[in-house]
Order: sequence, then structure tokens, then C-alpha cells
Amino acid sequence: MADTATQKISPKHEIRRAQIIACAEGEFEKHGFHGAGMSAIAKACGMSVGHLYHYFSSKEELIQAVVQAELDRQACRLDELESLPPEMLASDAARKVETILMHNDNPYRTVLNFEMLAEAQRNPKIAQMLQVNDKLMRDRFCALLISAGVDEPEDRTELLLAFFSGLPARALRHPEQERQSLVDVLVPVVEKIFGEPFRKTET
Amino acid sequence: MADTATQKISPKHEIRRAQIIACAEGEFEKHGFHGAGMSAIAKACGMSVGHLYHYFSSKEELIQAVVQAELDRQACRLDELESLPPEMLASDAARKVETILMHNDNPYRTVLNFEMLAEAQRNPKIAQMLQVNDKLMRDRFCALLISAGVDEPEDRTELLLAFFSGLPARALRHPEQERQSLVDVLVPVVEKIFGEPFRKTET
Amino acid sequence: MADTATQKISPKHEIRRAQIIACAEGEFEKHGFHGAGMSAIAKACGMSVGHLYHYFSSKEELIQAVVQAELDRQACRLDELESLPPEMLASDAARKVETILMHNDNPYRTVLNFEMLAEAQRNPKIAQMLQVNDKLMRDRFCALLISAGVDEPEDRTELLLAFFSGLPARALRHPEQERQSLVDVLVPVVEKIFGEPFRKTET
Amino acid sequence: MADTATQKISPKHEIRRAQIIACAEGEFEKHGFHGAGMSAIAKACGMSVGHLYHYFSSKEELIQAVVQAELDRQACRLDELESLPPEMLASDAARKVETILMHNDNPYRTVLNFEMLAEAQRNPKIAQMLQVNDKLMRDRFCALLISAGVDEPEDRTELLLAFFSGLPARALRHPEQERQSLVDVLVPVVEKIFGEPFRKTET
DNA sequence: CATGAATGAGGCTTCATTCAT
DNA sequence: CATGAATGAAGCCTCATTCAT
Repeated sequence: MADTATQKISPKHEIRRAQIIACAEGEFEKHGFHGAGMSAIAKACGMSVGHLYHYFSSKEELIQAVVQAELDRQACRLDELESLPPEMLASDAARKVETILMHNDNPYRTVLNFEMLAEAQRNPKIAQMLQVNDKLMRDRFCALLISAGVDEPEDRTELLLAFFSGLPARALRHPEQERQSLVDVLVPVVEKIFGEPFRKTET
Repeated sequence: MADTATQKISPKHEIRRAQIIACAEGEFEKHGFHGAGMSAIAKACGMSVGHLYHYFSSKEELIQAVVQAELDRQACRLDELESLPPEMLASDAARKVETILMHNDNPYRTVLNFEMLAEAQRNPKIAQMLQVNDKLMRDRFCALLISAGVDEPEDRTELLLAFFSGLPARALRHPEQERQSLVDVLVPVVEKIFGEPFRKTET
Repeated sequence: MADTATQKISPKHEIRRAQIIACAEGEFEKHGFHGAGMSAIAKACGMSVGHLYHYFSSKEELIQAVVQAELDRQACRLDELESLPPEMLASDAARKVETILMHNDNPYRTVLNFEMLAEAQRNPKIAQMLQVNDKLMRDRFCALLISAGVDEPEDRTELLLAFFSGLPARALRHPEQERQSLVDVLVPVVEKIFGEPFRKTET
Repeated sequence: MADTATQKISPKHEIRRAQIIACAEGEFEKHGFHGAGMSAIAKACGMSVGHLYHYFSSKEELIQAVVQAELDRQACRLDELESLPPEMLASDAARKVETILMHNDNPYRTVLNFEMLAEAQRNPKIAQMLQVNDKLMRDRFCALLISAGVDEPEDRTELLLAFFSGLPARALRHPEQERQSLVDVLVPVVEKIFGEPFRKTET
């Protein structure tokens, strides 16, 4: 009755859905996936509860849509890097990191982030979505590294992602940490990961 | 170790509390802080709901106790490092990482981990607990680095913590990643963070 | 008549609310404000518990609505007196007292009455409602006395109200008291309060 | 197992009971008969819950004891009047009213008062206690009036009791009423009830 | 005489979801 | 396309009472 995938491709419908996703995201950020109620979300959309169910047949589906939207946004961050000439990758990536961290009020989007990770541990559908998205991003990033002539791209990718996955948790556990100081530490690491042989000796 | 108030120090009471915390942790891991019900927790403890409230006056308080227990466990991991002779720190730390990752079924304890981080975003008490604990661990770790004669201990600490905070998220998003391969990547990073100047040029 | 907030003025909604108030009143009379359960009230309304909360957001609010309804009914008793020509006030008031006491099964509505007074001692909102209503009734009654040319209207009002406030308690503590006998005693008192100088010497 | 009447007449036991009644009264005044919990009462007594049940086999029984204690106190107020010479009754009663109202912080003891009346409506045992006590007091008061040579003692008694039963409700609904002004009104009324023919024409 | 651990039914309230209009 | 009335299970928590120690 309500296909997650084969939704009608009416433009109005899609626009409405996007608006709802945006509102729901706000509620989820404020109260968590389990703390936010469907009626509160409906109210935030200026919409009746019943009508909400015309667009999303269950809360589960709405959560998935919100998660997917966030994953898409995360993937978009690679677009810029892909448009760079390969030889400038290392330097520009580091600069980009600096820009994001210094000129962004909420650089890590921690709220939805942890909500998603927590949910993924109990909800296989969400877990799969994260994993599929991660594979896409890894592949794209690996391709970037390869085009830049960097060796061992998988390992470097994994390393970089581990790093950036850790930053949101650090922001929560150590919020008074100065951004500038963090940037000073991160930039050389990024450059190293992008450009320099990081394993001295192989077994 | 962490009394919310001046709890009576009856030994039986404390033992019971610890048992409840253990059971509750299991339920929270299975269903999340908000998904696990007090009655299910009581059942898991072999106890009536009402009686649960003789030990924890609210779900909130029980969650805090579980969180504190996990934080204490995390802090304990530093104990071993502190018992090492300073000059062996770098090498032993790397070896310890390897041991943990390779010989442990659930090395990251991701479940409670993310549940805590997600909760910390809406629950100031939990957030504070994480931050207080983080400060403690940072200070202890810095002291280790200083005793080992390493410069810029704060930055190195932050870097290392970012790294290890990222691993759980990586495990969720990229579960098929081979542990051995990950270890191969991590060990040199750890060594570098422990021992080597990581900033080539200072401004 | 007494909106807690700016309730929507949907007629259906208001009718339903009134029905619920009536049913709740019945339950409160039978079991008291604290003895009556929301689920029993819902059942008495032929309604699910959850739905009750679409009309009253808490038991507290429902209690307030029931109290206000009773207070409004009490105030209505003045309507008739106000429609009388001033010179007939004394005689008609006494006759009215007789009518109420003799031709009414439950002339004092003691049940809700004492429930309200008991509740007012712990619930400031209820206390305030009683006091506001009392002021309104006193003012209206004073105006009546003034229009009838009676002196010292405030004191007479207070006296009369003390009297009639005492009757419900008497009915409870002395239920076998004959009504007719009581009326014989009351009528001259009422007449005296309405018409005759009751203080022999004024300062 | 636990006789309400034939309790052991051990002096210690009785003293303890009296202490508990005093503490329970405090709790009942603060939270009402239904709002006060047995464990809170036990705590107020510095006693364990279980032990409380050695003195009162149920909450119901405790409530009854508290009610009886209050009724006994009310009856005691007649003692003084009974010790007066009959001819001074009218004047002294009025003066006594004045003394009570002007030199007493809580002259009406409204809290327990209304709690009792509300409870009496649903609890036949309590109702009976009030009624038995009321009969005793009426009889004693009638005897006083008769000894003072006053006619129609029953009616006068009922009238006076109605008056004084109304004052607590007035105190709740019109708390800002000045005491002095009230006394000025009451004193002549009391005198009239005690001493003067109040019905102009008898049938 | 005294404790407090233990029970489990019942309290108020919220929730995702459905359906008649 | 849109509403909001309606459901009832489940949520957290409190209570009077009992019983082993």
C-alpha cells in the first residue's frame, strides 16, 4: 500500500515530503527519534496527524527518510573534493577541513548523527542504510585518492573516516576544546593521510 | 564510586544496586534507554517493578547509574597504561591496541556508547557526566605523556581520543572491515602520536 | 465561561467537554477527586482513556473544569434574586430558602462542595477559583442589599453566607434533623439579616 | 487480630499511638487523607512502615483515630462553657468567640475539618463518627441552654452550630476578611441566639 | 519491639495509528 | 487533499500491605 521506493512522482507530493522531512528532522534533533511524537511532528509541519500518514505510512518510514536525507547531505561533502584537480587534493582537503570547523556553528551535526548510530544498533534497516552509504562514500573517496596517485587508498580512507567520525564524539565530551587548537592539530594529520607514506615498515 | 546523593551504605543494598545496574545495562543495550521499559528491567532482575524503585528512585537515576558504570569501566583502561614504565609507553600502547582489537568480541562496546552520546544531547546531566569523565581521562593521559617526556601532551591526547572515538562509528558503518587490516593501520598511528613530533612546522 | 487557555471554539468540542464534565462530576461525587480514576471517568463517558486527554490535558484541568461548573451553578442562584423588585427581597428570599430546602432532594450538594473545599486547601488554583467566585457573589449580593436600602451590606452578606455555608456541614453531621424544623428556624434569621438592624449599638 | 476498641491498654503502647496520631495528622493536613502515604507517615514518625502496622492495622484505622482525636478536641471546647455559672453563659460565650477568633492563628482548623467532611461522604464509618460526636455535643450544649433557662434549646443549638460550621468555609472562600469586623458581627448574633427570643411568632 | 525488602495492582499519561467525514 | 476524533496498549511510577529477619 505504501511503497518506500515507488512513491508517486508527483512534484507537489515530493515537495511536501521534503518539507515534512525538514520539520521532522527538527523535532528529532530536539527530542530524539523516540522522544519526538508523530502529533508533535504534524503540528510542526502545520498539518494534521492523519494527513502526515498520507506522506509517510509509519513513523519508521519517516525516520528512514530523515536518515537518508542526512546521509545524502554527508555524501554531498565529497562533491567539492571531486571537482578539484587531483594534484591539489591534499592541500585543499586540509583547507576545507579548516573552513568547515572554523566557519560553522554546528560543524559536526552531532545530534542526528548519534541518533542515527544509536538507532542503527537496533534497527537493521537503518544499519543497512548507513552501511550502504558508507560504502558509496568510501568508494568515491578511494577513487579520489587513486586519481591523485596515492597508494593504499583503502587504508587511508578508513583512517580518515575514523578520524572524522571521532570528532563529533569529542565535541560532546570536550566541548570547551578550542576550535583553532583543534584545527592546528588536524591539518597536518589530514595532509599526512592524503599525501605521505604513513607506514614506515611493512611486515 | 559515584553517589547521586548520600545513599545509605548498606552492603546488601549496594550489591543489589550493582546487580540491577548490570541487568538494566543488558536491557538498555538490547532496546536503548528509551526502548527498554522499567517493567522489563524489573523482570530481568527477577524483581517487581515497585521494588526496583527502592533502589533507584526513577528511570533517569537508573540510566545515570548505568552510564556512570560504563564511564568507570572506560576509565579503568588507563590503569594498565599507568602501571607501565614510561619509556615503554609508546610500544606497549600500540601492542595493547592490537590486543584489544584482535582478542575481543565486542571491542568498542558500541551499543551503550552511542546510547550515551545520543542521550547526552538532550540530557544535561548525562552530558555533564561524560564531560567530567572525559576531563579525568584526559588529565590522566596527559600525565602519562608528560612522564614519558612527550611534548604537546594535550594535543596528542585530543588526537588519540578523536581516533578511538571514531572507531566505534566505523565498526557500525563498515562492519565487514577486517580487524587485522585495521590494526595494521592503527598501530603506526598510535606510535606516531605517542612518540614523534607530528607537526612539521609551527606558525 | 471559564477557559483555561484559548481553547478552540469548535461547538462539537465544547459539547463534548460539557458531557465529560457532567460524567466526571458523577464520578467525583461517588469517589472524590482523588478516588475517581481517569479510566473510570473515561468509561463513564463511553470514551477511551486516551481520548479523554484530547479534551482535558490532565486530571487537574478536568477537576478545575468541574469545580468551575459547580461554582457557576452556585452563582446562578443569585439570578432569581436579582430579578426581584427590591422591596420584595426580604420576604422572597426567605420564601426561596424554604422552597430550596423543602423541595429538593439534595439541597446542599454537599458532596462536591466539601470535595472542593478540601481540595482548595492544597491546590492553590482551586483556592483561587473559590475566592474569585466568592468575591463575585458577595459583590452581587451587596448590590442587591444596597438597592433594597439595607445598611451595612457587607456585614450582612458575610453573615448570611456564613449561615448557608454551615448548612451542608450540618446536614452531614446531623442528617436526621427535620427539614421543616430547620426551615422554621432559618426563615426568621434570613428575614432579620435582610431587613432589620442586627447590631443594637453602633460605635 | 487488631481490635479497634479493645487495644491492649499498655501505657507505652498508648503513648506511641498518640505520637503516631499526631504525626499522621500533620501529614494528612499537608497532603490529605488520600494524598498522604503510609511510608511518608512512618518516616514522619521516625519509624519503619512495618512497625506502623503494629499500632494501626490499616490506613483506614489510622484515619479513624486521627478523626476521633480531632472530634475529641472539638468536644473539649464545651468544657469551659460547662464550667461557667449559667447566668453568665450568654455574655461569656460571646466573649469566648471573640477570644478564639482574635487570638488564634488557625482558629478554624479548616484543613482536617474539610478532609473529614469530604471523607464522611464516602466512608460510612467516618460519617457515623461525626454524627455520634455531633449528637454528644448537641446534647451537652442543649443541657447548658436549659440550665440557663433558655427556651427552644434544640433550635438554638442547631442555629449556632450552623453558624460556626459555616465559618471555616468562609475563611477559605474569603480569606482577606478582617477578623475584627467578623467578630463585631458575630458577637451580637451569638448573644441573640443565647438569650433572646428569636422567633417573633410561634405557630 | 523493630526493620525494610518485597509485591503487584492501579494511578495518570502518551503514543502510533486508523477512520469517518 | 485534509481533518481530528477515537483507540487501547504501554509508559513510568506510587501505594497499602505483608513477611522474613
